[in-house]
Amino acid sequence: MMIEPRAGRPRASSRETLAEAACELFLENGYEATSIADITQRAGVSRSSFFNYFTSKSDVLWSGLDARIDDALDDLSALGTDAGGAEVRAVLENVLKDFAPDPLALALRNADAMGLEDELVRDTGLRHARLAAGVADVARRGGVGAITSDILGAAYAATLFSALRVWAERGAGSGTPTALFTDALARVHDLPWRI
Amino acid sequence: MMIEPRAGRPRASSRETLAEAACELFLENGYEATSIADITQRAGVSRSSFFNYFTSKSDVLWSGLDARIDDALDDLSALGTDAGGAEVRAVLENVLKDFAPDPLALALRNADAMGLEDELVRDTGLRHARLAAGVADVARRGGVGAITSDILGAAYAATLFSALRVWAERGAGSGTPTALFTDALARVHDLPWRI
DNA sequence: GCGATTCTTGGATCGAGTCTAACAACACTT
DNA sequence: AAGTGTTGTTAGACTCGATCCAAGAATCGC
Repeated sequence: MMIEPRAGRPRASSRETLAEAACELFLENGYEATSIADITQRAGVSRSSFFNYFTSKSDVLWSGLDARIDDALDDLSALGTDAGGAEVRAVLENVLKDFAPDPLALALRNADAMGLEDELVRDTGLRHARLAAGVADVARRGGVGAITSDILGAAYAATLFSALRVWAERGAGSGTPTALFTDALARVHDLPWRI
Repeated sequence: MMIEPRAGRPRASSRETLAEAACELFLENGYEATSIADITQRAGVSRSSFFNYFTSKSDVLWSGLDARIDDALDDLSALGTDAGGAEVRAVLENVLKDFAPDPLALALRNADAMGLEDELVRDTGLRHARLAAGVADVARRGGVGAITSDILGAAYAATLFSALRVWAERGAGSGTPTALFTDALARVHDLPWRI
């Protein structure tokens, strides 16, 4: 986390500048109606530059959570064959830990104003699938059957995203997503982790 | 299911013709590398006509299952507030009942040859989310908490798609997806449907 | 033949996303 | 201060999925 004085031309913009411009426009005109050209125009950079900071339009919303999910997938794949629900829970709690309000939280809370219903279903589904696959893989490596592993993975992933959504809808003031997640997770533990 | 002799210009192509051309090309060159123009060219129709039969390229693979999912969502939303796991299971079994090998089954079995890994994750996630939301809604209407309902929905949806995937990978010869689904569903019933 | 209906088609248009070559701004070296 | 390497910006061309529309073609009943 050091500030390294790097060589080369300094950045004319930043992820934050672009994300702010994007979120403003999403709220004003909706997600679909906002083109990448609109975003870069408001941010005062060229359209080309957008892809120096984000891989896609939806990446503005999801990059924060995606980084955490990537970390979690690494952690999950590093778990041994004796890992169970407790280890998985610990990894997943980290995904939501200290999750600050970001473009995604804003989008979840203002999904209607942004006209994001469909987009959120699509994009959430993708992250859900990735996370579920990671958890299912841990179960499978631990000897759980293929389909049961998938069920477990989907249940854990759904718990995480449901907690995140509830937290975002309530507003950031009321508790942490981690607390919601931990509370809800008790329900999943009734599933048979072994056998 | 009557053959009505309708007025107007007869169709020059058909869903089946286009789907066959598409699947051939997907297998030969991969899904990504196959453009809609390629498909219509092989089918002998214009590019514009493609969208008279399918709403998108992925619709070639998913329209069959999507129709069944739409029916299931209708059935789920028609369930009363006293509906439980048994009613939901009955509805979901219908989704896979008599599911004949179709473009989706072909894609699931030849995902590697088609280079479909990413595409399937994305598209399956979307269907999973829709189905999970439908099931969760039944639970929620029955008084189950929000997050627990989401967990249940995700578990049921994951069971269905896991069964479908296992069935497709094994090849259509070995049993029905419904049987796989029914067998696996016992695991989900350990989740508390009430309270 | 005539209209009504249904479908096909080409072409225009849009936006996401990729790619590249030219150029601009910095740090560091000498 | 001039050169060099590095990093970032930018315009522009390009591909492709998807939407839209107007013109035309093929069938029906009359």
